[in-house]
Amino acid sequence: MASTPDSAGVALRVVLADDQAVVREGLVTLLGLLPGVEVVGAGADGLQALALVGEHRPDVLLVDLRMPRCDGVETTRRVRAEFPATEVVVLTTYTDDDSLLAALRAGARGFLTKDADAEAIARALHAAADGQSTVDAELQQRLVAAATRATPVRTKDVEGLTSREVEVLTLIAAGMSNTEIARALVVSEATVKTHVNHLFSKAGLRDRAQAVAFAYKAGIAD
Amino acid sequence: MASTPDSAGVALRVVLADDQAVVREGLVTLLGLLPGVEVVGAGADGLQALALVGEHRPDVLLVDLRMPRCDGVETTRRVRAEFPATEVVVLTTYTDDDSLLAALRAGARGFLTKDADAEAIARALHAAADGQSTVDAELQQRLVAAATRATPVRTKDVEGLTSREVEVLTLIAAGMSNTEIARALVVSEATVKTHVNHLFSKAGLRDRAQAVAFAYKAGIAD
DNA sequence: GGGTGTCTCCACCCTGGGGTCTACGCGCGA
DNA sequence: TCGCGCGTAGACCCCAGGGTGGAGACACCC
Repeated sequence: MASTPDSAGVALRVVLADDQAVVREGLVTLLGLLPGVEVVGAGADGLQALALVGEHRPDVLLVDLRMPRCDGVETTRRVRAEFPATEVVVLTTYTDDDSLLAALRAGARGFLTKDADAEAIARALHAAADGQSTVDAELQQRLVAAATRATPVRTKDVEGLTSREVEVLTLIAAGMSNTEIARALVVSEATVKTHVNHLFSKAGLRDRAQAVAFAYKAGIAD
Repeated sequence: MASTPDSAGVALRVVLADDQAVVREGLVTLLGLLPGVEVVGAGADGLQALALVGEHRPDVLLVDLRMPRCDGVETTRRVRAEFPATEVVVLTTYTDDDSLLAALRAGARGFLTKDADAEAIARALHAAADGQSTVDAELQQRLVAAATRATPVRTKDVEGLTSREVEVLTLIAAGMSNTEIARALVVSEATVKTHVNHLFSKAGLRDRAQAVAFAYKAGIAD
């Protein structure tokens, strides 16, 4: 430990971006009062933020989501691409699921709502610089819920099918005809039909349409 | 701000649980040295942890995932259910996706790997008590990836299809035959075939197998 | 050696599905 | 008023796909 800039006593260098002057100035003051944080720049939109990051190479960029000229998500993406040493923490009033996910996918290390206090913000900034991601608990719950939906027990329905049958099934799920599958597997069409019939009876399927649905549910296609 | 116990100068009361004595003692020492953190109890398994939480009502429980008698996930679930005022932060060496998701679903507010330093742990503890969730950045990325998979841009591929066609498509994706669809929609089979042909040509599909795949990708079936 | 399972292949049958065309009633906007 | 899109419907053709039965080759295990 004690290897990070902040823990060594050197202040965390932060650039912030928010289009509302009041909020921006408020943040500058607020963060400036905190030990361990040094605000080295503040911009009013995404492009300004990018320029400031390029100029100061801060440890963290604290950015609002809604901004004119290049929004928070886009800014995040660009900063992560062009200045990977700078972590990004998003601060926003709007907490709809889309922007949350979009920002995190763009590479944001934190996602705070504007009711966070100075301490919480400071913590998130330090965490980001230190390889941790801090997200408002409620939003994190939504994220977990979304991720949970995406984890459909996967496979093991396929239990009982031979490897060849599974192979055929995936090709069926890809929308291929028997002739195409035969060509792809370099076997005769008769063979493919045999496999198809076998897997149908094993899995209780009636036709390839049901097979495709089965494959998707089993998670062997997507 | 300054409304949380920690910010008021009062130390964050923490109970920790880890079955490995070395790690446990190490953590007690480590956390004890930190200002703002007071370790009020340490247990070797889930049941001990539960008892200690019941006795001390700490702000945060720092718990290992792998433990004899009631593992980390189960402990988390019970603590959240019985002592909702106590937040839970999970600390683990194993970072497979399943346990991550399981722990967060059980109500954990943080998820740290054991290579986290004292500072990072302290930050996560304070964040948890303050309504923030702190997750190791790499793990957070996996979580986001999982959540993203669950959000398949939805619709807009379906653009161009009439409502009736979409309706037919979903039934096809459910594995129904034309006759079944006709019965379900109370129309003649000829009508169904017409809709089917229309949607095939509109969406560039060759047969119902491809249609099923299309439906899944478009997110109108699952 | 015999049994069992998988992969391979063939022949035959037959139905459902896909392609095309035509047609009618309805609602809606030009 | 006319045209257009949509939902409805029927007729026709044709073939890919699904069902059945049989069979040879190879591998594995008892």
